[in-house]
Formats: sequence, structure tokens, C-alpha cells
Amino acid sequence: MSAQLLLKDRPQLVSKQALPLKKADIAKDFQAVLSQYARAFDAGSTLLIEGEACKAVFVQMDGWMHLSKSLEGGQTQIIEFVLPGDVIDASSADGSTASGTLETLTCGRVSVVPRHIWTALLRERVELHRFAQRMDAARQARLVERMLRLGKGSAEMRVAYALIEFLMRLDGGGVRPQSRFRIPLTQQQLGDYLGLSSVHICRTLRRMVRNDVLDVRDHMEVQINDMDALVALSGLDRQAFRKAIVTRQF
Amino acid sequence: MSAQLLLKDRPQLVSKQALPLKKADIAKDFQAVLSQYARAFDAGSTLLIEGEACKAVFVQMDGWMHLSKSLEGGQTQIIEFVLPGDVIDASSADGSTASGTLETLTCGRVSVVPRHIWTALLRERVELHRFAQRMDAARQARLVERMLRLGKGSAEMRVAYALIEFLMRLDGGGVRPQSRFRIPLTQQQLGDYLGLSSVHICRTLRRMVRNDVLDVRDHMEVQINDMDALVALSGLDRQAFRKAIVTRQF
DNA sequence: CGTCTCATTGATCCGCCTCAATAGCTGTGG
DNA sequence: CCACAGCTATTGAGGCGGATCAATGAGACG
Repeated sequence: MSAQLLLKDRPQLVSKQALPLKKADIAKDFQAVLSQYARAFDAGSTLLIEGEACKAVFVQMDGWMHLSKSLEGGQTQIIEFVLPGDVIDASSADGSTASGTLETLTCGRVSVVPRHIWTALLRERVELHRFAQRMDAARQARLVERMLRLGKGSAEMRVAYALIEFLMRLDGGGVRPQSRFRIPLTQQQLGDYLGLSSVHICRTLRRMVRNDVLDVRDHMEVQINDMDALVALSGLDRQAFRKAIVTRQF
Repeated sequence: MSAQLLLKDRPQLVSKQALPLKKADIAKDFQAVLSQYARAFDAGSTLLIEGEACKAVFVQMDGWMHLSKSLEGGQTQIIEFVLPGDVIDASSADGSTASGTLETLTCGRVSVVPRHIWTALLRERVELHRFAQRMDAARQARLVERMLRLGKGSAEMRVAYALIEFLMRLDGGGVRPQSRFRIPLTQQQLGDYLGLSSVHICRTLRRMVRNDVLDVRDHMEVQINDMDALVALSGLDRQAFRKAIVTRQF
């Protein structure tokens, strides 16, 4: 896996991703707590298994992960991708077991904060609590937006949606999105995210390339050529989307 | 719409639903706040429209509602059903606009608590805060469980899942679920929940009836005959499910 | 009794899945 | 250096699950 390379050849993006929270606005003790529990990970490791004990909150610092859930038949659905800056609490309603399986897609760093520490942090820092709430609302909005398309949308709509979601999350909801970015996913994984087979992901991407909407180079390096067309395909209201889906401001 | 009837002819269920929180455990001021903001609603009214202002939290006291989201083409996906005892905060990441459209399915009562009041309540009552967190985790678990099936499951699996979800939510996660219950939904609405056409919902239910898994009488009165078969169809682990999906204990 | 809504059933169609074969790329060992 | 294996993308062929269209019941209601 060329995860290292993946991140290495876009240094400006990486640095932006690695510190999505504005340093100046965050108390030093928060940063200290995060780095205290920080650990590095490789691509392809499993951090959490569905149903097993989980008493920590994950704050992603660098790299990609995904949280997934499976049917007994081996069918896997990716619930969400975890990008730098994301906070994920994978515990289920009982508060102590993991609601899904957490696996890394690239190498990177994550801060694994024990729940009671995290809770205490939130309690004593109101602005952090509010930030966490907004992050959570944004996460939920993405989940719902995708569910809408799983239920009612075509393959083309789902893929277009996912690309725009990645695009916007990667550049932190900036006003001028990059039109070129790399997704550290196989088509199989993208399919598991969108409820499609890898074969159909491939065909759908090919069709978009044929229609000059975008280009795809080696292993999911995407270049958007016609953003308006992509947005139209996705069925998104661009304004509303940016507001609802992305939260990176502390 | 015979919503009134719907609720009237199963009094024992209604009374259980109407007060899912154990009264004894809840401070009187909480109950007081809820009743202060309580209002009745009819079947078929719209309480909230996607994108419009929303500065309140809804605590369902009696009756059913649903929260939905639409594609411009008029395609609607029901995000969740709101049952008595549910707390729903429909605000999006910006904290002030509704993330979906909230409509009532039956008549009933709901407490519309202004957000700042709700927030204050949670802050001063730790156990209420924890309860709200568990409710939210359970809601999320249901969402994810359904998304897994939207992405990877057959129509039969989705319908079986939904029936079991309703069953367990209606009897509050009790150990001995009722095998007979009424769902105040049209097949169209159930389809909008599961990403299926109403026609296919009908066919799927008919097949289950033919296979002696269940019976359906007038307008969605369901009688489960073979719970094991239904659970098998749903792809659920029953134990794990009850724990993760339902939260009614305060 | 006419209307309206909803469930039911049949017929047909199509989007996506599955299976299968090929090709390209990467890493590995001889 | 080549040969090989492993993995992913690509493309074709064929099949199926569920959508769509359409017609008929069947209650509920005015």
C-alpha cells in the first residue's frame, strides 16, 4: 500500500488536514491531552472490532480510517470515513462496546482519548463541547444525505455525491474547493460506502470520464473538470450542503 | 385517517407508550417543563420544513411522526420514525435550521422545548444528560443498522428488520415482545423508510404471509407467527440488537 | 352510490449484480 | 534482469431483483 506516498506528494493538503482546528483558538491543555494519547498507525490495521469493548473517543490527526458494519454473509457496509480532524465515538447505546469495526486506510496518527477524560474535557470547556456538537451534527447530516441516496438515488448520483463530499471535507469547507484530490480507496471500498459493487463503481466513473465531468488517474486521483455537472448529478444544493455537511471551524 | 382509533383500541399499549420514562426517577421540574411546552397534533400536519428555522427540541409524548428528506425530483426518504418517548433535535450543523421535514402520522402530543431551555436542563441534570446521550446512541444505531440493509440487504431483509425494530421500540425493549402490533403507516411510507416501492413492500409482505411468518390485517395490523424466521430474515443478532437499538430506561 | 385512498396483482422493463476474462501495476525472489 | 504472484481496474455477457405502469379490489367517507 502506497499510503505514505499518498500523503507525501500533496504536502500542502496534508499540513492543512493535519491541523484542522485553529491552533490559536484552542487551549493548550486540549492540544496537550490530544498529543498525550496520540499514536501512529499503519495502513490496514484494525483499531476496533464491532461488539468488543471500547471506552475511548478517537480524534483523528492524520490519515484516513473507516468505520464499517457487516452482515453475517460477509457483506460490508462502510458507515463513515474518518478524516483528519474528525472526532469519532464508536460506542453503542450501552456506552461500552463498539458499534462498528474501525480500520485504517492509510498510515497516520490518531489520539485515543479515554472516555472519562474526554467527557471531563467537554464539561469544563464549553466551546469545545459546542464544537463537538457541531461536528456531530455535520457527521449526522452526511449520514442522512447518503442514506437518502442509498434509498432513492441512482449509482451516478451516489458517486457524484461521494466525490463532492470528499472534496468539501478535504479542503475544510473552504469557499474555493480544490478540483483535484486523491482518495485513498479502492473502488471496492467506495462501493461498500455507497451500496454498489466495485464493478459498477468502475463503470459509473468511466461514464463520467467519457462525459468530460472528471478524470481519474492511477488509484483514485480525481480531477474534476466540470463541477457544475457533478453537482447536478449529485442532486445537491451546493450552498446548503456546505453549511450542513462540513464543520471544521473551532 | 383513523389515527384516533389506531391508538384508542390498544389502550394498554398507549398508556405504556405515553409515559416511557419512569416517572419516579425523573425530577418533577423536568415533567413540568415538558408539559409546559406540550401541544397536541393531528394526523398529517407538518411541524417543521427542511431548511426552515428550528430552535427547539421535540420530545414526543404520544403518537407517531416521521422525519424525512427529499430529492428535488419529489423522491422522499424517511429518515426516522418518531415514537412516544423519543427526543428529536432536527437542527443541522448550523444549529438553527431544520435538517429535515417533520410530519405527524397520527394524532398525539409533543413537547416543543426551546433549545436554550433544553440545553440548560441537560446541563443541570447529569442523569438527564446521560439519558439523552443513550437515546441518541440508540437512534444512531438504528440508523446505521438500516443503512447497512439499504446498502447490502434484500427487500425481505429490510422489511423484516423494520418490523422487528417497530416491535422492539413499541414494547420498550421488554424481554417478552408483543407479537401483535399496529403500524400507523401506509405501504408507501414503509417503502420510503426502506428504499423500496410500495408495490414491492406489498409483494414482500404477501410472501411472508404465504410462508406463515406473519399475518397482516386491515391497514398494517401485524401479527408475527414465526419470530425466529423473521429474525433470521432480518439478519439481526437479537441479543445485540435489543441492547443497541432500544433505550427507554431513564 | 360515487369518490378517494390504499392494497393487491400482473406484465414488462431496466439498473445493477454476478461471473468471468484480461490487463496493468507492485512487489518479490530467483 | 526476468518471471511470477497478488491486487486492482476494466470490460463484456447474462441474469435477477425490484421499479414502473396499469388494472382491479376493497374499505372509508360524504
